[in-house]
Amino acid sequence: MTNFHTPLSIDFFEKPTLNLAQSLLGCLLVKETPESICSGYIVETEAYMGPEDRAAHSFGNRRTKRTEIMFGRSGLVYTYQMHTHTLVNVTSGGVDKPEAILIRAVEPVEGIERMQQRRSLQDVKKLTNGPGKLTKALGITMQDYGSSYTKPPIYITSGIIPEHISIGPRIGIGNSGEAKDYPWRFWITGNSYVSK
DNA sequence: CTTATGATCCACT
DNA sequence: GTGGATCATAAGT
Repeated sequence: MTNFHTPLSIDFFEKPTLNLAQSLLGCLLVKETPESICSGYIVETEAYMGPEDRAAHSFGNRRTKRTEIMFGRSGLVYTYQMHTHTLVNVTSGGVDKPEAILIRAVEPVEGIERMQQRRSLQDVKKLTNGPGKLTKALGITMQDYGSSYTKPPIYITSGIIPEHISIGPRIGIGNSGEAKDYPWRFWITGNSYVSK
């Protein structure tokens, strides 16, 4: 809790999306608010590969006010409202490709009591094991849309080195044709905070 | 203005 | 594993 976190520099995010998705595993996602600081290790991610990915918001280069941020540089915060939940992504692919990485789960590290308050739930194992849950626990909102992960109040720092990484098909995109079987989901093998 | 559609969660079987 | 709640976003009338 007394650690001073140094955000990763922008060049960390300037690598191929599928590569970055794996590099993010084990990194510490930090969210600062006026009254507290909450953080967690990223344990599960999913890649959304832009124009060629039917499951992505940017499929077919569909560019709207909402997806606009994906057409910008890498390493930005793309928050999205879904079924009363906020989901958080890291933009990737640079200015040429509208790609993004969804953070699906984190392992609570700092501010756990604050997270329990926000979620009205004691069970730490279930606090952040889903994309909609971790945003509520950490206090990430649409206010963070367009911010950069290289500076407060929301940023990413180096964390732990995963022992082993698993790869598999993504979740919750059943009506996306062929794209639903692509192995673009990554998680830390055996970690109990990964969503089911 | 109206309608369709989810990158989800939770309760229940 | 299945289904309903519930609402912001986008496209159609």
